[in-house]
Amino acid sequence: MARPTATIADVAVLAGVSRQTVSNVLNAPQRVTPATTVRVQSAIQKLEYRPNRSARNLRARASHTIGFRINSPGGLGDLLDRFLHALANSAQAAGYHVLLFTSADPQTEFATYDDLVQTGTVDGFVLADIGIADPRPAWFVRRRIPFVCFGQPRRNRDEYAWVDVDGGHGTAQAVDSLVSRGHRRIAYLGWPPGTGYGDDRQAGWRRAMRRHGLSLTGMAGTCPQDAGSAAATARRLLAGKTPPTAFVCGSDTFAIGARIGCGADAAGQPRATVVGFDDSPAAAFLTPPLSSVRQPLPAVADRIVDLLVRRIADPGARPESVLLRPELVRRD
Amino acid sequence: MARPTATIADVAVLAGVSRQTVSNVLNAPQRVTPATTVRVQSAIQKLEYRPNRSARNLRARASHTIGFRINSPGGLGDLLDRFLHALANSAQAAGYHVLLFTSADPQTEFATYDDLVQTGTVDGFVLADIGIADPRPAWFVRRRIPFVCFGQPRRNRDEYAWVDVDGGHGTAQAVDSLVSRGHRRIAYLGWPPGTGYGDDRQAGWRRAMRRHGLSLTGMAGTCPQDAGSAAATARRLLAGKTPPTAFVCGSDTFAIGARIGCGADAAGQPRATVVGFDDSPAAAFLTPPLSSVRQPLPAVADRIVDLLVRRIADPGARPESVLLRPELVRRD
DNA sequence: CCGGATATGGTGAACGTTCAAAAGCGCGCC
DNA sequence: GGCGCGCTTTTGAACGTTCACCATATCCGG
Repeated sequence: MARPTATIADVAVLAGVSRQTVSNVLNAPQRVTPATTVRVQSAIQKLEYRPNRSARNLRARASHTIGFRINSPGGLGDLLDRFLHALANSAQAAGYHVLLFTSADPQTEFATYDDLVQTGTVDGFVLADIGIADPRPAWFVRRRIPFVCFGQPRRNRDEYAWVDVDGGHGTAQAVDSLVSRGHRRIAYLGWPPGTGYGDDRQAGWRRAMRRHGLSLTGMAGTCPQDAGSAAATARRLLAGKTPPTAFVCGSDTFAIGARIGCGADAAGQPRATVVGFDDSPAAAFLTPPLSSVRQPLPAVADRIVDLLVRRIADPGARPESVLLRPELVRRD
Repeated sequence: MARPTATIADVAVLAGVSRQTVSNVLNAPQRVTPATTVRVQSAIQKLEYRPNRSARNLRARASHTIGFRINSPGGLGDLLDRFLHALANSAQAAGYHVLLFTSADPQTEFATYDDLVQTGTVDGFVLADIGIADPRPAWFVRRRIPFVCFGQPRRNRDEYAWVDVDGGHGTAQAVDSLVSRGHRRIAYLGWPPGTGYGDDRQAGWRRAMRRHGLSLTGMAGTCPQDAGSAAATARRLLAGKTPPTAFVCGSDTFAIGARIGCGADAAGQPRATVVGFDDSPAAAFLTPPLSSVRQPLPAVADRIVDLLVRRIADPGARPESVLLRPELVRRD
């Protein structure tokens, strides 16, 4: 209300105690008598006191802020906003905030990271879109800057802290589910080799197919991740000698393309069953709705924040990692 | 490199000047002799000095940070990540940063805004997803908290600062373009009335159709924004007496649905021309690629940051607004 | 050669918080 | 009764920066 904000000193005067006692009520309640706590709390309420974050950060030499770089067409696709939501949420629960930043060209990218740390703007970073030979993890370790990756680095993974979702487990689940519904010719539609996460998803499909004793020939299709290419690739597979009756897809974008590619029969039903990955909002809204493998983003974000906060507290500790399992959302 | 960060005092000693002079070199260069500036600059370089943001914020009583609330399935859809990228970019150029936050339930929403301001965590907010009767703008004005809306409020719009894109101009452009290519039966596919922005887009289509003397009967279709519903609605319009030969859509999601709904002829070409809105990455990748109305997000973000920074500097000033024009990206 | 304006740099304090240390106090033990 | 111990509270300082003000040097007209 544009009223001059109350400071801790104002609260102290009103409650008849010292600044430090007010501080203790907020940060170390067990050191303060219940009676005092009550008086201080009521003074806080009356003055609508809220501790100043800059002052706290200055004294504590910590920003309580996590940096996340957002670049224009990120590989996370439509997962990004849901991930950011989950991340902001988990961070807040841990007393942190998420700060967005960009870096124009790759040359300035590392300078930007450095800057944010050295100005005390952030305490650490969450790295997403980890490429197959991403230079960032090694650089961060060298600089002793706390970070956690969303997605496992593909080199020296046990030297970094990361949280990932077991994509192979998700596609394997999808295969199992399709097999239980009688499908035998189950195709995979996803990225060409080299993305890491895409390779995992394809490997999970392959593993499950082998486990069920099913043939892989003519069943694997890869293409860029867009609905048009996916539709074309699906059509190509369907034109083969033993056309698939179902598609397990690397993402919902591939899945939507597969739906388009396989077309509809006289009753308007798609000619093949499609299972997507990521459970984007679109999946539930398609007709018929799309089964999809859901990444547990809230849990992912929780673990990322947890690991990152621990690394900030003790940057020398051995980095930990977490592999979470996705869950198939059946809609049929 | 985990080296104890240099402070302004270290720089001052090395350059043989006072703290204040170093500060002046950074914040008011015209008050310092070129010779001194050089010495100070080289000391800054040698020590890799970067001013501490918390200290600066504390002294300046400003966080140089803009708050943006990210909620799970936001109405911005796949525009969100591109908007956030543009916003973070523009903010950085103005010496600000973007801070993400969430608020679980509507009850705590306003408390969260208050908290962020009173703790000095943010200096102002960017509000997106402005609903038709959104309570937030009025509340912010009452609290004298600086904010700028992305999207114009539908009530008392000249009492608030906002930046919007003229959706009606975009759909009118789309109609003009289709007419010039010989289309006469041009349908609109978008949201049911009541969203504000959706109404604008439909109104633009209607205006342009009238201007060209074209009939609107059987040409307007509205449904929830998902590919499935959009496909069904497109099919319904195509089954009418005078089926449309083209669709102008409220978003790319509607457009993808329309593409699915109108199917393909023997040559694999879609049976109707579709124009989307938002120019999401998917538009360019569809086959054939989708023409789409592109919102000038970098310009939008620039103007939002500009307006917001000005409001932060002078919260009492009369709020300004900007209406930008979108641009049709033709892909045919 | 003086008075006053201007340019440049320096000094102490302040922003609001928490840390480190010490002071006050009640209590039990020898 | 003195002493030490533990619990609660206070005190002074510090985090790193910029503001407000003052000091000194320079310059120019009269």
